[in-house]
Amino acid sequence: MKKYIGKKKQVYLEEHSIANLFSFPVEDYIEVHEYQRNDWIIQESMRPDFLFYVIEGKAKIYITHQNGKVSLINFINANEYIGEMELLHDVYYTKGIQASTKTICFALPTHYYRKQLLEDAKFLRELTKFLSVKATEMAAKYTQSLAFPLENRLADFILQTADERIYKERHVTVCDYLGVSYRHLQHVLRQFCDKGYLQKEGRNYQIKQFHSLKELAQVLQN
Amino acid sequence: MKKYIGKKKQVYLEEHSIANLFSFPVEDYIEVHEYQRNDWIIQESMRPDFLFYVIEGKAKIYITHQNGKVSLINFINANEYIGEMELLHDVYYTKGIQASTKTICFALPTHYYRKQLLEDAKFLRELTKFLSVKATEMAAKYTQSLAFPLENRLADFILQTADERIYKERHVTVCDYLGVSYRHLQHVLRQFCDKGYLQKEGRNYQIKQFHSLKELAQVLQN
DNA sequence: GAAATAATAGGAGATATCTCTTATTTTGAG
DNA sequence: CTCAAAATAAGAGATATCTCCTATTATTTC
Repeated sequence: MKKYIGKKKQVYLEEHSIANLFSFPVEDYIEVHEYQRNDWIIQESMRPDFLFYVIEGKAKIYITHQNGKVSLINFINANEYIGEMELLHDVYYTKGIQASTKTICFALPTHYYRKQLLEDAKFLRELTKFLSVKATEMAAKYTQSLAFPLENRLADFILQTADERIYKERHVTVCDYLGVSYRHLQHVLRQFCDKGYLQKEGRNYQIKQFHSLKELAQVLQN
Repeated sequence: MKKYIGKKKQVYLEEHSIANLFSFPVEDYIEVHEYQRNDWIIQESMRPDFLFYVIEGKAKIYITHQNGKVSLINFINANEYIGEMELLHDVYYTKGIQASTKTICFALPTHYYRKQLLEDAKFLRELTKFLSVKATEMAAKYTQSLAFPLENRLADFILQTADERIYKERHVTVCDYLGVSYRHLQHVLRQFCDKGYLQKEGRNYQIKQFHSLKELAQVLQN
């Protein structure tokens, strides 16, 4: 992790206005952190000392279960919070957060700002919206995972993540995210290829029948 | 649904202080609603006109999927909100909320109070905590459902809901909640009986080997 | 209180998904 | 650039879970 100081810090503070996040000044103790791909922003079960707000990049929330299985709970993108659970709750099992690209965050030392943050309607309103979206997304993912086989959920995921009709997520990440075994993911991807929905190109897959995938994905939605 | 008026309403307002929920007066337009078991407090896809706060009782959040499967997303208990998603978001797919016992709620017409509520730090702070707990719970349920078979999740559910060592939830509710088929739920319950963990008594089950269930349930936790 | 509806019970067979294993290819650290 | 570690690929067999079906027993409704 790198901590930006001096001019570089100033540039980030100026270019990413935090005036719409908080209604009190945080310049005194705010920090700007940069994490490299695969760095751990927060380690599992280690309570963080900061509330983070992601400016650039993308990260992953992981939890390790007692049976050794690892779940990728969700992705975190720019303009989202990290460490808000610990800010709100004295007792909380901290999940692991790993940068999946270079990630730059504002970091507010909760020691200094916790009290003020919890009094600030502007901050709380944004956080409330953020959390309500998260809760809704998790509920959707939960019920979808129980109501539909991988075929449907994978089709949805492929359409969401494909770039220019090319799907190129790593299988290991996807099976943690969709909660299935590596072997099964391979099996369903193979089916998609056999049916002509996808065409394998080295490590990537090209979408050949968009509408077929769309049809599979659509049944998830309301 | 019954709307309490006059003295009855006053009694509820006095006995369940809302002074710790809002920092502005809501007496003018607040209502007190009573729902009977199985009444729909909110119907799926019908945007509600109120923000509810449950005073007494218990309700269930349902969503119906396109394939006809119904998921019981979660239970709602006393001192929890209903309709907060619609308060926060203009666009939201409204889930169905059904009373599972007689349920009494405060009902704030959002038409009158929305603006003020979204400015009120006291309200927002409580709602933020509520939502963060919900998001965490949903994430836990989601990852557990993917990482563990029904055996473990059912053991946990039995221990959580059993009263005096007697488990008496309705199977239809439980399979919507745990996201498995009725048939499979029966199958695993039968296994628990065969192994001597439970003993069937009419419709109910008596817990015979607490520690065995505990062992199965414990692997879910962190 | 009888008829309709919902819940429980369980057989039989299908399928979605997992575990274990072995081999090859790619990536990352030094 | 090299070697170890991680990711990919895929066979084979096990098991968790589902669908469909048919009875029987509660519960609700008129």
